[in-house]
Amino acid sequence: MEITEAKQQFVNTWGALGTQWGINKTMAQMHALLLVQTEALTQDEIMETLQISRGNVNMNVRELVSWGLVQRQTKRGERKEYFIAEKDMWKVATLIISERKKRELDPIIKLIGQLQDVENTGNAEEIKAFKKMIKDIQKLGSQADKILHTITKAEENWVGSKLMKLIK
Amino acid sequence: MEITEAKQQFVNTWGALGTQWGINKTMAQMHALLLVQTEALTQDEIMETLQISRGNVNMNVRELVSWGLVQRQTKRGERKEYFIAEKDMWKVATLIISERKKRELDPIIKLIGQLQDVENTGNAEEIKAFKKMIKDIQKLGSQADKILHTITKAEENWVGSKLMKLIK
DNA sequence: ACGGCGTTTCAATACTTACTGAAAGTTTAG
DNA sequence: CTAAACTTTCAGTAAGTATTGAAACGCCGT
Repeated sequence: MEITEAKQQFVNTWGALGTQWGINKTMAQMHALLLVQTEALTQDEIMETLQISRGNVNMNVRELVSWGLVQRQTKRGERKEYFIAEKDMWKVATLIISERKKRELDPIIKLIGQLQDVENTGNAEEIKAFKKMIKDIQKLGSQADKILHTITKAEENWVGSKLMKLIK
Repeated sequence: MEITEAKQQFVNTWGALGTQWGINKTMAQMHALLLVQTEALTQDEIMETLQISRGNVNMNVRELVSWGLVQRQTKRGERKEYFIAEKDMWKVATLIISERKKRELDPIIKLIGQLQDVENTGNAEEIKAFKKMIKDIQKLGSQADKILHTITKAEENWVGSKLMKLIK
């Protein structure tokens, strides 16, 4: 396969996959594009390449920056802003994991916290079952929380050695 | 808080959260409802409780069954089908993890596989960078794959003891 | 303090996804 | 075989999300 073709396929497929995992197509495509690009790109170059509007680029670039996946750059003497993606894939992975933890796990933990204390009035069996469920979810949630926290704070090497040794 | 109120809040919030992590509101609400319900429910009871149409219940119940989160039950002498949720939260968690792995990680691994062999024609630096990126993603992907596979196949206790000990 | 260059915002619109409800299908009992 | 009881399908519609494009904004050099 030719490099240009490979890059194009990467951008397109990454975009399509994006929708599978809850982020919008454009954001995923832009991320992919910036990943395969050695040099930083301007808004206009992104618009041009992906054939999307200025507003769309602006919105999604801000989102990518807020995830920490992309950085703004200004070249001295130029007023234009350039965008460049974090290329260290381990960092990319941990950024994505912690962002998703924030969106997906933390709210569950919060909810469960609120449902802790249920009065003991009513069907005893029913209450017992409910409390057990809440407790089980809480236990899982806090385990998941610890695991994800550890992974995102860890050195890549820790996962490669210690964790993978346990897994294997 | 009163039990009925707690259950209601659980169903509503779980539904709202569902949309955050890419599954539709109704499916999440139905799952929550069946989780807090000790007894199995019929389509009609679900329709009634969540105020949704028969078609909607049918569609989403099938999805829940396909995830393995809900089972169909028939009571002898009755023609109606009853639905009951898997109550073991560890199983619930592993089912969700493996379903999401299938939807989110496996396609990435597949894509990367396809982009392995890029010809060496063109800018050498560019090709080198691209190949490195692919290789890095592949490494992460296969690590994640192993970790998730191990967790979903593990006993709950293994996570609680061995894994958590490593995590500290 | 004006003009040019670049960025941001946001209402209108297009696109995508979820839901309804009625019709068709299936199963069982008599 | 027919009817009743129940489930499934699916075209039409509603609801929700993403995108556009034009106007407003901000910054800098002169």
